[in-house]
Amino acid sequence: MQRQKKWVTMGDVAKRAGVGKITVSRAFRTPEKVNAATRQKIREAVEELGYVLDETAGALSSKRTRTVCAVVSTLDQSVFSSTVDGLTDGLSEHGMQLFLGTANYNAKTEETLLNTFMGRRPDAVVLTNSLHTERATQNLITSNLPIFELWELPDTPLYAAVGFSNFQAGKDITNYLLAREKKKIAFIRIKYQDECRGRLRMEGYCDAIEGIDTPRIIELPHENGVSAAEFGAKGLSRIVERWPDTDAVVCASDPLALGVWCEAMRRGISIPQELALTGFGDFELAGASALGLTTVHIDGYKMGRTAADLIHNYYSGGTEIPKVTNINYAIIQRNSA
Amino acid sequence: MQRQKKWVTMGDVAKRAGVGKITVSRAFRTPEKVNAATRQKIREAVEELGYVLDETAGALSSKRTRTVCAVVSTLDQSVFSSTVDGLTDGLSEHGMQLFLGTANYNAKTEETLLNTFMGRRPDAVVLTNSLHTERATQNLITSNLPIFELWELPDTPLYAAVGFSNFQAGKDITNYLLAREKKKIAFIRIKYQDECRGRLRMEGYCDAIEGIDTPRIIELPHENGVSAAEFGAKGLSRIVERWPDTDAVVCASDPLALGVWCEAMRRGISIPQELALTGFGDFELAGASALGLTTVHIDGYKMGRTAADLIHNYYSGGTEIPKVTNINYAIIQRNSA
DNA sequence: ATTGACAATGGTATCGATACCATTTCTAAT
DNA sequence: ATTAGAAATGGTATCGATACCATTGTCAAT
Repeated sequence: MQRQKKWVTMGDVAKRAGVGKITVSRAFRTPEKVNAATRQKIREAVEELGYVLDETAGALSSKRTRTVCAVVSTLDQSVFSSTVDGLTDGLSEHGMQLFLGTANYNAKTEETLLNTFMGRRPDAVVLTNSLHTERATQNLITSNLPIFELWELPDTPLYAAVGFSNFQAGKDITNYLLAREKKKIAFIRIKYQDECRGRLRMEGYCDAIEGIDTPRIIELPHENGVSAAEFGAKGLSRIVERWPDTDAVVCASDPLALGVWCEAMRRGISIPQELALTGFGDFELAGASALGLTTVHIDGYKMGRTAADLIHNYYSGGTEIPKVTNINYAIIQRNSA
Repeated sequence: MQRQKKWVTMGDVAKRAGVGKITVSRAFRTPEKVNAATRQKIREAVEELGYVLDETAGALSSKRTRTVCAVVSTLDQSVFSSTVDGLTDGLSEHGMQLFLGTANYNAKTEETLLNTFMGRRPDAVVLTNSLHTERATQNLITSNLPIFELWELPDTPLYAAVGFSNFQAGKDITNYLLAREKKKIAFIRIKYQDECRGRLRMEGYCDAIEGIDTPRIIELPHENGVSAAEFGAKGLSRIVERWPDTDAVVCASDPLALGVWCEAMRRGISIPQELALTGFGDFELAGASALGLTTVHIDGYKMGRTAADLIHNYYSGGTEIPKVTNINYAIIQRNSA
């Protein structure tokens, strides 16, 4: 090897402090098991040498990397960014770090990514993609790791899920409109390749209007480079053509709703008088005064943090990890509906 | 140790394939140095045993973790999310993984985070925060790692920078308005704790209007829980009060501009006739038809990818790493100015 | 036939920490 | 005074890969 003395090692610290290596290790990992005076000596030695514990080596011997791998579809303009914030914040409080990878709404890419991630020997895996390949699922199960699925509540989670029912939320927001005397409600969503949450929200919508009206659904396949807002505008145009008497539109996401709102303005359709409009997600701009979008608020940050806490609990033992953790959502009433 | 046989090891693969461990290692790392037939045998053994190379152990012996640590202020609603996408995409192509941490616009938090990150012995560090504590800077330098600063072009980068001149961009967008006969131009920005890019854009604005008009600057200190759009609305109100003859507003970010736009609508100020408006960043919604925000387009994804490529080059040797990589920006003309 | 160059492969020591077990000290109970 | 038990600490083997050096085999050049 290149056997270069580059980093200060735990042995150096031990020698300096006049104690054994193991005591130094304990001073880091389980300080309460080390005498206060010894701890002080070690602290000084660490300070003087500028030592930073090598997690890389610790991982090998302890078989715990204090590492979590997370897969998100994409981060840019995505609802998952706050979830990742929650994850990193929560994990770092417990001395753990996050490996992040993006799968771009593609189950095959996710499979490859997960395989790479297994080489990092993480202590847990966090998934925000909803659909996995058969093989990825199999590998995840045999890895015997705690797997956390976020942003949904599958019937049979791989290990545990932290999220909410997209079906119920879609149903609730539709019922909200029905309760406000809307009779002709349409639904718009973007179809991503390997994603099913928009579909679940749609099914909730269908369930709510069952027996009241036939579904008015616009599904637009995702295209790279086309913004959700553009899809929203296109969606409203289609609705106006096909079902001119529509009096409300449920969107599967806020950016979609913004697009609908813009197109409505362009066409001189007043919101909420002529057309009620709802979004999904409560992203930052939904509350902007001129827009005032009525939407479903989802606490993405909390989902990330909760997952981080569950991972910590899993390893600090004791508590049982719930198979399903339901994160509440709330309908935020603003001006658009 | 708990000496549990949990994972298949390289030795197992070697035995199965009837070769030495090192040959297996080479089959992974430098396949071209292994005979095709041998490689095939190894591939089969890997397949049969479901082996995944343990990067954890490899890191210890090779002193290369194939890991990069990135610090962002925050991800949620942030311009950095696309940069992180670019980083993860670019790195994974070279078999590297990204550790992500958030510093929340706080230099002290960043220092702590960086210290933790050093324990992971990364091969490189990526920073998107602009200001660092004295001590963090010192630690970064003594670490002797390649440090990549993104989203700006400091005069003396710690190691290398990938970004653009916020000063020049602020100046350019202001000149754009001046060229369109705007005479009374105001500037709005949010002041974050340890952030200076908004200030640089502001200085560019000042430079452009120097000798033409006295600066009309609204700086609003960041508060948690208050959206940029709200700040924008507040900012326009202040401007209208203090300088009623203002005919254009330059915003340091797009969400701010959206807030201004909303407030202008509320007050019945027509855009762009009575008031021209520009943003910064070209986020997804800027192009939405009803908004049509004239703004400065920044390619955040490209910055991340470029950094990833530079990191790879740094280790695959040969090419010199440029101290500064300038990523072009462009003014996107839409309806608002 | 011999040599040299190069490709392919393997043996062994090692990276820097922690698990496991052993040992020493110290306090409190008998 | 003696002993049990807890608290504090250390020695040694080990985690699973790779660096370094050595060895073997192959083929063209002499």
